Amino acid sequence: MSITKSLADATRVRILMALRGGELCVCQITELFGMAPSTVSKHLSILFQAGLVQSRKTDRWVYYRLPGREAGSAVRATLVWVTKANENEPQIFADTKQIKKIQRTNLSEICKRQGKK
Amino acid sequence: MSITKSLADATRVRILMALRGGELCVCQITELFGMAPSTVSKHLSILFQAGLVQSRKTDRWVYYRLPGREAGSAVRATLVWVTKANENEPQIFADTKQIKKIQRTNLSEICKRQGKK
DNA sequence: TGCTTGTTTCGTCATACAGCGAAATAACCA
DNA sequence: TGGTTATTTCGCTGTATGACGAAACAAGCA
Repeated sequence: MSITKSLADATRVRILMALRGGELCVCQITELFGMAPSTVSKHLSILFQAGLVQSRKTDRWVYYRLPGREAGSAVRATLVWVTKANENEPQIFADTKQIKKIQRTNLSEICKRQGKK
Repeated sequence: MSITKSLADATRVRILMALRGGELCVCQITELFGMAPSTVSKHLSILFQAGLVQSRKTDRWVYYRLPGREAGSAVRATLVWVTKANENEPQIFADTKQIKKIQRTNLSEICKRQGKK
């Protein structure tokens, strides 16, 4: 039942919902939530272990995304359900809006912002 | 996101799966899990608040059941998914078997057994 | 090669929560 | 009405886990 456990935390659900619009790098997600990078990284690793996200590394950035057809049926069903169950949450709407803003900003700039804290 | 949280605990998932076969009273579920009645009651109240179970009171027993068509689509989708995601778990098979045994036993007898502990 | 930078791992702390037993509540029964 | 019984509420304890900062770890860049 590791899948259900990985959905227990609201932040992790928000991450999954955020990735609907396409892959995001760790620093973008960090920016979105205003959390410490280490915290976001931890959440991502939990989702990864459950098979709910995949990742790729390019240059210095690690991008996370939702799995595609290659995912098992349990994972796919989970993602469909999570989406349905949360797509009308106000928090998710707000996130979606914020993501668009973040995506218009240069990646390096976002990451620098976090180093300063 | 109270629905996802209510699925975080394995016992609560087991309860939902147990109720597939029809309503059960609190003492039957307590018997199934070998837990304290207060613990089971707490779990049921969490599921109830999330809308994932309904209840009725008859004589001195409170019966819990899965909601029917009157449930919202979020709840229905959740139950469909939970069932699919767990129906092959060994623990669930064992529970199902045990439930049948419990249902053959007189209700009062089950409850008395717990008072003695 | 060293230096910078994005991410992850590790250690720590505070909070959340599952579990229990005891007491309170509710509803039947004598 | 008082007693019994099923369930719930309350208070408590131990464990799990989310959050952070510091340090470790890549991986480009000077």
